Amino acid sequence: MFTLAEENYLKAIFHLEHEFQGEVSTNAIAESMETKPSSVTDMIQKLAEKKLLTYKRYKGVQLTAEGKKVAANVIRKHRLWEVFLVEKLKFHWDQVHEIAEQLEHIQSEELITRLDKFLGSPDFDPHGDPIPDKHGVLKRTEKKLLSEIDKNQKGVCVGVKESSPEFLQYLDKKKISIGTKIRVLGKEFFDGSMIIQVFDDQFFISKTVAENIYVQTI
Amino acid sequence: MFTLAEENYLKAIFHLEHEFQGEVSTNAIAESMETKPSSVTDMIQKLAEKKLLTYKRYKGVQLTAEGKKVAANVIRKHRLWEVFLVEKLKFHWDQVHEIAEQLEHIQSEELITRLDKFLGSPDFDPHGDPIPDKHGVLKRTEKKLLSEIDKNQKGVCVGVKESSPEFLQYLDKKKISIGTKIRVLGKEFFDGSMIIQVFDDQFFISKTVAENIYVQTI
DNA sequence: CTATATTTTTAGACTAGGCTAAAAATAATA
DNA sequence: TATTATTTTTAGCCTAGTCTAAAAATATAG
Ligand SMILES: [Mn+2]
Ligand SMILES: [Mn+2]
Ligand SMILES: [Mn+2]
Ligand SMILES: [Mn+2]
Repeated sequence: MFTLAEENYLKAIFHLEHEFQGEVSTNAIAESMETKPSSVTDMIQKLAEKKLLTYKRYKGVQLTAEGKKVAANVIRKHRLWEVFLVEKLKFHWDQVHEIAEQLEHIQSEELITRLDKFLGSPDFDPHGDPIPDKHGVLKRTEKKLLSEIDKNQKGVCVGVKESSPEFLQYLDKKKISIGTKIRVLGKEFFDGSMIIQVFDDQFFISKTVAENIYVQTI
Repeated sequence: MFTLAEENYLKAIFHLEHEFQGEVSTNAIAESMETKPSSVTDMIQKLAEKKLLTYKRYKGVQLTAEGKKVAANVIRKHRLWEVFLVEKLKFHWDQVHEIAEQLEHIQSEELITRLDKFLGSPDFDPHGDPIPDKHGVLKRTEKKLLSEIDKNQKGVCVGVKESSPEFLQYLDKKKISIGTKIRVLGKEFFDGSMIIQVFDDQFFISKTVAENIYVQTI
């Protein structure tokens, strides 16, 4: 149906539309895909031809309903495969993204239907990101960044914003994973750093770390 | 490491080297890959550059040790994925080939190691074809075509030569699958057709069918 | 409201992997 | 052996997707 490159562009634009509201710029796409703006212009013109997004020269792009559906389906496949890799093949959560990046492009409706069933129709991937349903609908959950939590409040980790191997390995070292309870013991206002408690350990984390952990307050 | 196209060529040549002994011709490759001879010439020149096969103009090609290893690994991945699709996702054996054709190109050593373990290190795929080990070694089993079996002998189905959906669905209708016992009740010499018994049913099969079922005599 | 900086697009080139049509080599036949 | 048929290669063209360099549009600043 769509090429690997087309699917990757649609997915990137979908994510950018959520990150910043509204139109997405050529440069933003180029940066997020580690490609050149001129390549992006070429591709978005092709995608506009195919009615997957709307495009006016020098103004950004916006996915059409069809474009959103295609993008959400790629994301659905990516996240389902990540669940498979972690739950069934016992990969660690910092190892699965690159492989899912390939698996997300396998073309077969039936395969995804069966994979989803095999996995017990999971709602979230191993990093806490929601898995779109087969119609491309993403359920939004109320979650906050750990950095937004006040002193003496408690939250349970429900996801991560960053999911690079480096960051995930850092979290492992600190025994933080999805479901882990975190209590904020102290907060420095001038740099946003925190002292937190995880199980019986108390330690310091930087603002950068706190801004990449999603929690639900409890 | 290698592109999708390169992997497909190596796989096709590997299969052709086994089917006919010795060098493989440009036309044979073109036919088996449903492409044009001129395209094949281009690609085999590239593969020769990369030392994956030896090539002398107008004489055919022959895979090098390296080329064989790459090809066998693609076949290993193809067949392991087919086992996954049938054993875990409950696909039918006539539905898996096309999907495995895509999955075989996913690049990750670790993935295949884990998939193999997850599946219990199977020796054969759902069509009875042997799965090469991680070094690319294929164990040969002694098997005959049903067409080579004499009247009144019995064999157990251990594989199929053809594995098109059409043929596999025909076998289903006749209740023949891997492990099924087949007794040859009669054989016509002028056209090679047979009367066989499968469970309690006795019926006619053409030479074409008999030439595409592998059995071990019992 | 100009002048400069930034963003975006265009123009032209490249690689991978195809194709067709024609030429060259090899094989088959008279 | 000479001629014809088949196989294989070459030459040239195409599309997808990328790039660099230059031009054009938009945004920012004095
Ligand atoms: Mn991922
Ligand atoms: Mn991708
Ligand atoms: Mn197959
Ligand atoms: Mn393939």
